[in-house]
Amino acid sequence: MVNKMVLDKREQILEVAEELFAEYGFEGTSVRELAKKANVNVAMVSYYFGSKEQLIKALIQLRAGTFKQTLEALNNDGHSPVEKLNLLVDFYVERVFTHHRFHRVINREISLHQRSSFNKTISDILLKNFEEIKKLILDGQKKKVFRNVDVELTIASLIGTISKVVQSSYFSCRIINIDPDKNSIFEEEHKKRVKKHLKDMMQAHLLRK
Amino acid sequence: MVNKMVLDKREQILEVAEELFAEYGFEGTSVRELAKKANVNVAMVSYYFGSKEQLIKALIQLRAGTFKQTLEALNNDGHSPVEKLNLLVDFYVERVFTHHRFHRVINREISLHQRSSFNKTISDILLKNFEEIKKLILDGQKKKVFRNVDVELTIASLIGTISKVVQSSYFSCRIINIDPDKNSIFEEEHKKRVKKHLKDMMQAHLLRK
DNA sequence: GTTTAAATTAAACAAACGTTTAATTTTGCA
DNA sequence: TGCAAAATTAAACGTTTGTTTAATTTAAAC
Repeated sequence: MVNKMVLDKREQILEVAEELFAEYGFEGTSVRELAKKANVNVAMVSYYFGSKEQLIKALIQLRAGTFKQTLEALNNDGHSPVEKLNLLVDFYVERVFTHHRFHRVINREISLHQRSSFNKTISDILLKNFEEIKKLILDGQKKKVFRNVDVELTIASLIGTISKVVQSSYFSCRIINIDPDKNSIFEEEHKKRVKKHLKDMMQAHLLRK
Repeated sequence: MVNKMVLDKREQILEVAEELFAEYGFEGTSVRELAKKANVNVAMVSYYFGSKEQLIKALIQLRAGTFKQTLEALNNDGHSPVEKLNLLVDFYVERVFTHHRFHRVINREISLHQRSSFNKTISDILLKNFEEIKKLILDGQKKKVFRNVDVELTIASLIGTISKVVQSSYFSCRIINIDPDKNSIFEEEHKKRVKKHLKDMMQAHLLRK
């Protein structure tokens, strides 16, 4: 039987890497414990990816792919600016919640060693998403539906809010008053709550009075 | 002559630690390069702080101190909710921009190894700030000045926006279209811009129409 | 069934890690 | 000046790090 449980060793390594990098950081994760948890010999990491550094780059390439297309499709739809904004929030929250481990990894890595090639690689990916969202807001402004707000920082608020919630589930649980031992911040209930808040705030901020 | 340039070795270590932890992360910074940059023997870190782990804890204790008092003072002032909100934004942005290295460190560390004592220590500090801001908004709601918004997530948006801007100065520079090689995201001009955006958005979000 | 390449392994590699030791220098005080 | 405590040093400690090696097993093709 072929199902999701049956992963080849390369995929197995990538999956465990995402989990451990999210939990302990890139530097904080040793290739040995990674291999152990993936039920794989230590040498397999070098064999498949070349090095630990290239492993995380492969992970980023893998996850960053689908994102931009969906955003582009959104901009080409026939929806109104407000509808697009709501769809954007739904999509973005959905995406980050589903891949919260990955987003924790890149949010951490982008804050490291400022002008390394690594930082630039991630920045490039994030910037493409950023530009698509920017188009959406500028279009709404052009149509006189949205106010003349600070577009760049408005996007920073949108992204920043979701990042904050996902950043530390322990901290987020304590913020919204749920028991970190019993509940997860990633449950459907809280996802809806984040969507509602962002739509609410973004509309209050963007729509003309 | 006694001035800021004359630091004893303990202070020197703390200062360099903040710089390197912000740039390369806690795990990514070796005690040896830290000592070298601080013009200090390697053994001095153990001598003054006991261990690398206790060094970063000392750094957190040092920087986290003054923050809560200022927030408390804000809540006890005779200002209106809107005035308090504006003062809060000014103070918070000022604070994070001034200590952007430190904030990068804790924002990264809190996203690591979920339920370690370390994560809980930082969460406790951040939660105290959080509760003070919550009081401010709840007070505004009680006085019927503020709308019935999602208080917790509104604070997440406030904090998340600033964190995003400070997180990676390279990424932020590219977002707001300035040259990362010539300009810094931490200049007065951009600080003002962030303050303006946050006041604008928070008022649009919180005030009754 | 034999052959060839790919996959997998245990072992070893040098380098870097955080920390400790034991000796030496500096400092403050009587 | 003399003495005890504090500060500072170079060297070494045992681990752990990421990576490589060379041998072995597995799989696929002929």
